[in-house]
Amino acid sequence: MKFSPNYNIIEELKWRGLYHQSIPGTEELLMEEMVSGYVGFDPTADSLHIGNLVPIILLVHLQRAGHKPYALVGGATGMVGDPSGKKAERQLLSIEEIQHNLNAQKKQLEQFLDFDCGINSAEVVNNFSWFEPMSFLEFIRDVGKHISVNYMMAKDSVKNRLEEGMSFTEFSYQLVQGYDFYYLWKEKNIKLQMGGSDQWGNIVTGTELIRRKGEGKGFSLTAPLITKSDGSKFGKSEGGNVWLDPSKTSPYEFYQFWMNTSDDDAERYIKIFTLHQKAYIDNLINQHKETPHLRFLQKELAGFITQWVHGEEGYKTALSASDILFGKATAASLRELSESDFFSIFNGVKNKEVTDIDGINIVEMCADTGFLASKSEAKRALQENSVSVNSEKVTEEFIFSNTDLINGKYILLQRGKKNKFIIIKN
RNA sequence: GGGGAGAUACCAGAGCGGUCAAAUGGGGCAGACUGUAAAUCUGCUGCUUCGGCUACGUAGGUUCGAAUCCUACUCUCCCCA
Repeated sequence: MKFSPNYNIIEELKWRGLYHQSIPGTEELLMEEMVSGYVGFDPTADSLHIGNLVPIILLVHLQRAGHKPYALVGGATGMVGDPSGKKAERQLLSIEEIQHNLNAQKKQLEQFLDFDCGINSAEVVNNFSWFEPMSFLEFIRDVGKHISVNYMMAKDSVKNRLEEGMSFTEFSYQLVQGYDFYYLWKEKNIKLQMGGSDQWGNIVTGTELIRRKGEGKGFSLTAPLITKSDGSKFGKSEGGNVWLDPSKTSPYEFYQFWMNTSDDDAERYIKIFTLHQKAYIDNLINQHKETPHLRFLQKELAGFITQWVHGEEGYKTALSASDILFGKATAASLRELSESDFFSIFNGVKNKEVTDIDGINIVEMCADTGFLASKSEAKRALQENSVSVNSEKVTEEFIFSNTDLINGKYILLQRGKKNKFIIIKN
């Protein structure tokens, strides 16, 4: 039976801004037959973060177009450490840590792909399974022999580190990843590797290995690095990563991260991070331009991804929390919330339990609960007139009393618009 | 192994005996304006019982007084073998 894809994936990726480059012939291949393609994930932490979303979305598009996606978790490559884009040698993780991280990531990957849809069901593979039984001698003889040091040295990931220095371990990384591609090509008929543009060098080492050792052809496709219009790094918030794991980044924080996208970025991100049709998106962008203050793009973007990652339930809580915190939130409306509503809405906002609040000064409260770093900082914040209690601005002289407790139990502290903290009396 | 340079707050980087809790820039936080946007402008950015206290790689020393001078140590970078 002749294969015909559901859509031209390369064209799709291009208009979405998800296409950077590919090996010639990749588009033709994808139009002709059902292709098995894979993306590798590094087990550096026990959760994926939003920087991993782009490679995941590449797999999603691959599957939606009718091809077969594989997610490779890097049990072996994680032990070596990818030097791409790194300024300094990486700290090695223990085998136990890698194993733990891998299992967590595997679970997360499973929610994005369809593992039960017949012939093009997704699969997860772990490169530890083929590297573990392989001996060092076997590797340098059968793999290393095909790739010259000159070739490896020419890679940006290596060149950029020649001044600083780089261990043999990280130098070998591209060979290890390259062998993955060769192995999958040979054993599972996987012809395509995808990834971020920073992976180009590693991917090409793989196609080179396939050509020299296997006398075959591997294909590749990369997505551009996601940038922010102000030049700062995408995917960080308050200096930390934005994780997919709700215990590391709550649905509320996750939703807020996307809500805070600037207009310029939102227009690009809505194409990249949602699966909406082109016409729908164009329409949304136009609407947004007419009434930018309504933040259509940010709401749709944040809503779509939050639902995808955290489900309907997580999205709803994030949404109602945001409505209350950024909407009309007056002391009165806060007090109207039932206790269970309050806690489900503020799940994810930092909090601290205290035994007594009556008669305590605002400065002490801010510092002692850890909301602000020190009394000095609390005083400064109060002088800036940036602190509010239950959505009402307060001054340095403010003293808490039991009547400030909402439902006799909790108090909402804020510094500025975006810093929130809850005090719970028990 | 030999020679040289350096280590200052979140980062970069000035200061080279008192007036230094330390210039300036970046980052961060807040205020104004707004749309939870961008840009812009403004303020803040060690702790404190508000008396002070602790801080310029570490440990000593000189001095009325040290980030600044001396000694040793640790670490980093560069050049030569």
